[in-house]
Amino acid sequence: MHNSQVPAETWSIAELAAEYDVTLRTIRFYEDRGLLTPERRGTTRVYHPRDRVRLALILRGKRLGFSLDEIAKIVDMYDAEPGEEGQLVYLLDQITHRRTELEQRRRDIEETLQDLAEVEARCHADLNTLRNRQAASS
Amino acid sequence: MHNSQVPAETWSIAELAAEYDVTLRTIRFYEDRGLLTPERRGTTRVYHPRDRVRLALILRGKRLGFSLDEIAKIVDMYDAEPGEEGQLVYLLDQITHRRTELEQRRRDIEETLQDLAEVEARCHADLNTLRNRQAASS
DNA sequence: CTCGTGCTTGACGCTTACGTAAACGTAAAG
DNA sequence: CTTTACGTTTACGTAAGCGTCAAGCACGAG
Repeated sequence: MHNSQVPAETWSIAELAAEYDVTLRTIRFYEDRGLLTPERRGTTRVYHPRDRVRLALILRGKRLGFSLDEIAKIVDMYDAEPGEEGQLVYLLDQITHRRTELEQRRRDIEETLQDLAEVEARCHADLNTLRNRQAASS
Repeated sequence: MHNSQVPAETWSIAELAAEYDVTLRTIRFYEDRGLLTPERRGTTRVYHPRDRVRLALILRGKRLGFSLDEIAKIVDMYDAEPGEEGQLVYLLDQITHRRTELEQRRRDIEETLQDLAEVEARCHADLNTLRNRQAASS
């Protein structure tokens, strides 16, 4: 296996914050809530690729409107150890649950996009009416 | 036009609450925030079809993770009066903005669903491994 | 008249997800 | 040595989105 030359990159808290456009406070807060567990070098936090991935997942979860508690459950599913059968079945159950939620959200989005398209069409129509009137009165 | 026989249905706060599975407090809160403006008969709130539609839109917005302030802007777009050109242009701009957001969310959902599918596959694989081992040791 | 039912308005409380100092440590640069 | 940059913890503040009483009106049934 050729993983001898991967640099095992790490990041400072400020680097991660800049990359994902969040504040240091936010990142520390996620750690408080158990979502991130950076290494400590002395007192300083050192972030590994795993933390980076998790942060990305957290932010995506946030965009989707999940609470941090929900996100915690979801993110922990990603690096769950195989474990025993009960755990796996529970995990599959959670997955089904999340999928149902996401599909509902997707439907909501489709509907909203359609609604927006209608409002937009109305706007354009109104604009045309207005401009035609202006042209007629000039 | 044959709108002579539509009963112009109305609802009480409790009816709306039951229908959409929210509390009375929630509905009143939305009114406080200017999202709903029911008629008053004496002191009692009377909800018209328009309010019903708005409540549905609000709840959909909530499922999508928008804040009430954002939802207010969106919902108000629906029954905006034609108005002047500046207003219309602003509205179109807002629509573009919301659409961009929603499309980002849709991408997030697609990605998450794919990720979940992968985790699920891993789960099933692990379960099979486990069960094969059990079968072998029996 | 009284009771229950449904409505009303405050008003305080709580959780979430951070913002915002305050006060301090460390290490390199001028 | 002092400044500057970057990090740390502790702790109070806040906006959002309600929950949860408390206290009171209105109205039909008994």
